[in-house]
Amino acid sequence: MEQKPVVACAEAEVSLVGDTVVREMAKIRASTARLGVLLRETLAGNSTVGDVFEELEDSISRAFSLLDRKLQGGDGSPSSGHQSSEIPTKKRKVNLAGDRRGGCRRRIQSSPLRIVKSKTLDDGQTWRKYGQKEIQSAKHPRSYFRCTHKYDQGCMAHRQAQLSEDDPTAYVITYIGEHTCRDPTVVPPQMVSASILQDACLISFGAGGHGVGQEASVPASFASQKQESDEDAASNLTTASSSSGYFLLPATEIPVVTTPDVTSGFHTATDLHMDFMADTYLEDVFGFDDDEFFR
DNA sequence: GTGATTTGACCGTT
DNA sequence: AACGGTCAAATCAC
Repeated sequence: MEQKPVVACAEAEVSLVGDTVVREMAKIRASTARLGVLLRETLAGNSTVGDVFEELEDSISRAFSLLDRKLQGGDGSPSSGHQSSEIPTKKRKVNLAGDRRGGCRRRIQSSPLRIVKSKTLDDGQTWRKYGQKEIQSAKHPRSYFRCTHKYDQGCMAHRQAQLSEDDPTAYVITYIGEHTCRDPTVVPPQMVSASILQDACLISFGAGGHGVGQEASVPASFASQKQESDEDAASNLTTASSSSGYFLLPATEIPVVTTPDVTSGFHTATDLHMDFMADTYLEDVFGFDDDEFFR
């Protein structure tokens, strides 16, 4: 509508970028703190871990201070202080009027997210398809799935599946969120023998915790059983830690795993075949070519 | 009959 | 305004 002076636009843009950076930094710090708590719990007594995390947290704090000073020196705009992880920026209007149809809650990238390339949609989980959509820049439609246990166990895991552009015989599956459900038929994690683990592929679910000491929260069902959980079994379940860790997948159908935190070094998978990572993800997220990266 | 899938519409975000 | 994610009625499959 109204024409803004160029300078004002540029300043606004800088401010916006700064705000975004601060927000992302806040997320990083919060996640780091959570991870630190988890690690300290599970690796109690290991002072090295604690030291490393203190270093990490210190670095983040210093970065925050520098960024804040920089921004305030600039336009002084950032209303976001250090505790800006819950910035109420542009809080979306919530439709309280009852009709939730089509309520779009576009995912904020804070959810753990993994991209997997697989020949099959069957990953051992029980999914319920709730939508399909033609995507503008893609040849193939995208299918939307939620965990079958969304309502009975409140599991918020989702996935999106789309035929690969490169290889139309394979699906590019994006896993969003973590399974907090537990299929009553699943053998408790402690019962999984080492030999089974050797034949399985672990897919790490990012943000919540990278599976270091997360054995108690091995999640969800890898048994491919089409059943909604019955109440008895569900009531016997301990509340699954929301920071759960892994899917176990049959070795015969090891999908391609792509993970955003390739530098974390936390992969515990027996043998991730990183050479067939979904190239698009690396390009999109990191802006580099995986061919270069994995050379 | 019950649960899963399909599909058009809705609506928040960009 | 376009796009993408979700809802929910209609339909299908067992």
